[in-house]
Amino acid sequence: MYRLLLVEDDESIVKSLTEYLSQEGFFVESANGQKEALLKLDNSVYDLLLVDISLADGNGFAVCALAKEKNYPVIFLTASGDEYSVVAGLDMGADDYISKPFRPRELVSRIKSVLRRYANTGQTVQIHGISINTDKGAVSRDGKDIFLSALEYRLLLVFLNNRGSVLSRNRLLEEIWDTCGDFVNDNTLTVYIKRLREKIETNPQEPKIIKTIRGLGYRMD
Amino acid sequence: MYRLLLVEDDESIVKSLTEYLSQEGFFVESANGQKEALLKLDNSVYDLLLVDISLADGNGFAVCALAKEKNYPVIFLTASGDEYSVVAGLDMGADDYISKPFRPRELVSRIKSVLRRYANTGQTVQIHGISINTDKGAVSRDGKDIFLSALEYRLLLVFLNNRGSVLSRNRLLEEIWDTCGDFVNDNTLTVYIKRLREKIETNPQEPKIIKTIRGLGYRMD
DNA sequence: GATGTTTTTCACCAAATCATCATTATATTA
DNA sequence: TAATATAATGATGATTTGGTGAAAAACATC
Repeated sequence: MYRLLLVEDDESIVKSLTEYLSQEGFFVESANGQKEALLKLDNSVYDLLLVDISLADGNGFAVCALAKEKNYPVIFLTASGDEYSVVAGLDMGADDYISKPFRPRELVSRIKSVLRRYANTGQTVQIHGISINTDKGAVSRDGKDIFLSALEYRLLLVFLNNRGSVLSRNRLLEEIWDTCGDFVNDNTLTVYIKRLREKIETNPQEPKIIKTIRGLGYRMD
Repeated sequence: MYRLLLVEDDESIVKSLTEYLSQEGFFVESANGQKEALLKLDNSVYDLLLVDISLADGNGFAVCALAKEKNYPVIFLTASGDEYSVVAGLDMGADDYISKPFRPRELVSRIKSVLRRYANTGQTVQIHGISINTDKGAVSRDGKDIFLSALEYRLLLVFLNNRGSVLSRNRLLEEIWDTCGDFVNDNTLTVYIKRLREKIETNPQEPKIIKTIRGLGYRMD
């Protein structure tokens, strides 16, 4: 699930967009102005920013600048005909823009296209103190590299792509071995969970990253 | 096999779509207008609705409304350029729309995406002060996690999915143990009801969430 | 083909969970 | 009210599940 930060001070737009984008499967957070946006950027991780260029408390350029520093993709929302802002925004490194009023559907397709573009430039995901670069296939903690075998890495990616959801053992077997436990020993998975935990958890006995939900499966929060 | 209900009064579209979608592995039923659609909705179960917005006997909104009531996903078919209907449709809770003329292939991919979304939209359900997230497999009250065993959790889900109706002991045994009481001791169920109540009820002696309907079974309101 | 690595399997353990029993409580009805 | 049926309770072995260490099998690299 992609996480979007919507920076917009018009209540009604925030409400309707949040609803629509949530339905489309995005996780949407919003900031009602520049100040709140910068704060949220410092404290959370997002996959993409939607920034209204004309905010009451200053234009969206400062937000864009910080976002670009963190290498986040940015899409500008702009009043139609505001050519100047569009040019300035794109110059700052914004990835796309869309003029109000826009059809939500079009926004979604632009979001998806930008995300696709970013997907294979190798975003670094920070989670529970470990950082994962899906492009390089590199995993590290506190700058120190963690070497994972191919399977361990794949397992980690499955968890990463399903953050927050319980994954049943069968589901994991399916994702990684293309089988429902008929061919590989069911315990194989258990062993891999253990290996992965040994490498990425600070205390494997008390796993913080990959939790066991007895009877249901495993979950990464 | 997913069951689709196609609400469309143009014979030729019905015929070609039915053929194409069947080939794609869907089970397709069709209704030639609003009236027939509402009837079918009352009598059968579907996984997704495809609704033409401009039906001869009234627009598709009534169908959409009933579908949403039953929590079915809906995709609108609309004449191109009919912006008004699109907005109205999405406002009503439609999950997506596609403008005619469309390529069947695109329709299929939209159908699949909506179904996927619904499949793992583990919405958080709030009920009697406890919240249940079927995606995370987590149950909580006032933000505090409630740990349920696999069986307790399954039992709770059965009640959740049958809110308001009395579930006989046999029905519950069937749902959870795949048996009608022939193999597991009948009292086992009683014990699990008790355990579940101890964990989710504020006062297990006087259950508010799972009521006993003596002689008939149990019910969650 | 020797060597080192990764993947899979095996055997065993501990703890959580499950199914059942005997007993007690409560509602229904004769 | 007593008898009967139904449901709740507490306690207890049995079973399942997931975790562990080690070893065998498969794979790759030289």
